[in-house]
Amino acid sequence: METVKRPGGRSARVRDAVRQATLAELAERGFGGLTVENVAERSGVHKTTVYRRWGNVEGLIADALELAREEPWPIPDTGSIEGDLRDIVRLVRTGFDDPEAGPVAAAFVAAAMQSPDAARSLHGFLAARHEQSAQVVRRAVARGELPEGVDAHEVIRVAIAPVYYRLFVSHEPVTQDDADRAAAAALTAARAGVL
Amino acid sequence: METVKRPGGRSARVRDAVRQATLAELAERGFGGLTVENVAERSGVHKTTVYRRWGNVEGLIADALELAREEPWPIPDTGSIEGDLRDIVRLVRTGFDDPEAGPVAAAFVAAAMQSPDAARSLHGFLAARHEQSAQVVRRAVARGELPEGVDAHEVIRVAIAPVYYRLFVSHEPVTQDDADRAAAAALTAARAGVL
DNA sequence: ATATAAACGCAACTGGAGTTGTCTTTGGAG
DNA sequence: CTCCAAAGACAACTCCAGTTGCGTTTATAT
Repeated sequence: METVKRPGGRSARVRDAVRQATLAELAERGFGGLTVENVAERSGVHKTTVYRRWGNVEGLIADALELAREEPWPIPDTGSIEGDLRDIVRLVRTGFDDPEAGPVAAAFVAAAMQSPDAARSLHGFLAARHEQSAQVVRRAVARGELPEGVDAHEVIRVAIAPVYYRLFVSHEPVTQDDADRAAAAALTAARAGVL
Repeated sequence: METVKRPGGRSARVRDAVRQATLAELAERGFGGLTVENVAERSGVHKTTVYRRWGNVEGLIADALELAREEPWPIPDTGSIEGDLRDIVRLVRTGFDDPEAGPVAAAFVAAAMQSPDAARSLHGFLAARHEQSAQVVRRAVARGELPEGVDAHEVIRVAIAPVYYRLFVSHEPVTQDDADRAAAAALTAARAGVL
């Protein structure tokens, strides 16, 4: 007999409540202020239960990231690689700028810096995002806008990296112009066959 | 009378001991494992003293960053902007790869994500580094290798950003080829007048 | 409908980070 | 040399994140 668990009852409700509470706490206090105890209280689930199922703060983060991974990501299709790339980088910028989703996204990045588990989760999450975004580059190659051998993932990386750098490393403000410039730089390099 | 404090005595020794201990702890346990208590014990300074002078872990980080800021940074001068840029990006990569200095540097980045104080310190630190690195670009302009209106700081940023992105956001391995490619992409964009 | 094992709730406990009041040391001015 | 204010050492305390043992609920298989 296959002891397949089908979580449709109490466990599922607990899981959802904790996930929601984690996201809410993350939005309010950021990663540094995330506590198992606070998540437990907010979710209405007893803290020992949270400790047993999620272990610690890192577990909560990893689980929340898995949830976020399933949300669809609007890939732009403006007709030109120039517009598509620009929109992707803008989307990254505004995503972190958003007063609601921004802190949560930033918390994920912060968490990944201190927890190998969270780092793996974020890596997987971004790999999925990159794979979707890379499609934009492949379309451009098909249209003849970019040379054949271009590394789609690398183009995306080079385009968005300066935005992340300003946000999380140098801690400078990021304008839309900054985002557009980064997209343009990546595009130029891609066209020249450097990427 | 100018009540100028000249810290050449006990206070200075305490300060140095704490700074050293902070760096050592950071190297061993990273930012997440940094504790005022551990720093106090390792330095031989009583923990109440550390708490009163540095306040908390963030204060220790900010102070250590100020110390690191004074260390000189070897600006390459290969004769061409291509070589200079490449060496700068390689230097960033190897800096975080170094088993001794790497964890400390990574800890600074992690700390800046959770503490506005540390963020300011890191911002200042990197601003100084960037200003030095930008010289390489200005030399290139003087030699006619790059167009006049190029934004020196932006060239540096675009060049090193992909390395930081891989290290601290997507958590992918970073090869020397990756570093060289990022430098080449930034250079191409700069030559084309995009940066 | 009922049995049962997993999941959850609960209260009490543990340990360590951070705080406070007070005493002691020390560097430097006169 | 003497004095004294600033800085440090010390011990005792508080508080909260995380743990443990055990009783209770509940989803699911039969």
